[in-house]
Amino acid sequence: MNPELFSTKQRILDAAEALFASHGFAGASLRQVTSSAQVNLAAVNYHFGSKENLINEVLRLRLDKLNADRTQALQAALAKSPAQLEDVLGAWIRPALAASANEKGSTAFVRILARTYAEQNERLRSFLHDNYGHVLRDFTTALGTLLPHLDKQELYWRMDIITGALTFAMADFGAIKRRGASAEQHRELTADHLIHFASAGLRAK
Amino acid sequence: MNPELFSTKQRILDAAEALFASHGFAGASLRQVTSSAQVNLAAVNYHFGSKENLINEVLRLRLDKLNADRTQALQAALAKSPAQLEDVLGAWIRPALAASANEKGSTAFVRILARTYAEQNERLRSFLHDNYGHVLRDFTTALGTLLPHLDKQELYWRMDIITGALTFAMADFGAIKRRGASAEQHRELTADHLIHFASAGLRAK
DNA sequence: CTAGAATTCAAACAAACGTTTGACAAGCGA
DNA sequence: TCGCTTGTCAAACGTTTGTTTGAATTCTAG
Repeated sequence: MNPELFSTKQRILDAAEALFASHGFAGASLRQVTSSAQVNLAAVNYHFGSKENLINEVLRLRLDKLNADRTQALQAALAKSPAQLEDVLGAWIRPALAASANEKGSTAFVRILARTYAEQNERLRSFLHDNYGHVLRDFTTALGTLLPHLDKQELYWRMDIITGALTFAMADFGAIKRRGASAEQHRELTADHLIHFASAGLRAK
Repeated sequence: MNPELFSTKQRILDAAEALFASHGFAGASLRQVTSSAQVNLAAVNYHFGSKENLINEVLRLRLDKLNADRTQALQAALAKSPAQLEDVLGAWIRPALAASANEKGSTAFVRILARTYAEQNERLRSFLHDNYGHVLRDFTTALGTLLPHLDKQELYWRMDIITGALTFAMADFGAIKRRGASAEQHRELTADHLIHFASAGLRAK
């Protein structure tokens, strides 16, 4: 009942997010999580009921925010007239990359997200689909008006490609090493490259 | 010592590949693997020494083939003159997508690969880097001569983006559903879209 | 201040984990 | 046939897993 910032529940969520990201859902044990959060082992089951519920909670909290950020950014991009393709793409890409900078400055969540895609777990897949579906549709609709030469099916193909590249970049998987650049600078650079590349890909044909 | 197709060792490799893909390295137990392979539990430690060695073996076998296929396809693409950007891209993309069609027609390996990217495990990361590094360099060099307006650093950025989209597509993560199309048809369609999109992205600016 | 709810804690639970063992069977060159 | 390697098997090893328990503690409304 305590909405405090450093409550037991919140500390568990933070530690779980970081450990799930680095070791996976199966690979990170509750003992690691509770030890890192400096709470008792039983606290997870007390506050969340089970490990699976904890996993879902970690995902849900972040996804809700990402979806809200993307939706808001899309509306802002569409407010300008004429709307620019780069701005709509930015509304899809930048909130996702920004999500990597949580309170602790870690990239935990995005690695979790990328990992969740890799989990064949159907419950997680459909969970993602249910939470992402309508946002993806909104973006595809917006892109459709900007790119009238592409039909719906073709737009979904290209959004698939963009989302793949974005997911990959979110988790900082690539070979690109940021030398001297701060995390924010690197993130900005990544966003610019993604938007530039994706714009050309979308305008093709 | 038996190179038989259905030897204990091979059955373990096949079962491990499928189970690692669907449940992750930590999530798939040796009991699941040996049960699925219909061999004794101790067989894994007898033939591979440990679970970690089994993981490495599963990855190594597939990566060796993928690297060889890509290198060969690149040479074929460069043999034509003038070399075409789409052909070089195809040499990077098509062998990776084709790797999804193993003997059992499953997409196990590529999901493993995608999952490996998501594993923060540094040993696996460097393992991948050591096996992929020189092939990636060869492709970047080839692309550099075709795209003289892009410097080395910019090429790595764009190859990062392409590889991300490819990895995503390899694991069949996207929202695109193949309706009625066979796996091969879908793979061809995916390759065509990726190559088309990436060509435009690479030629940009 | 006090009764009762909410939370934390050490300890233990059964189950599942990767690995090891030693017995036993199969294959094979001498 | 012999002796030896190779492979398979059931059983057990010690850990670690997620979860539960019941007592102790902290918090909070009356």
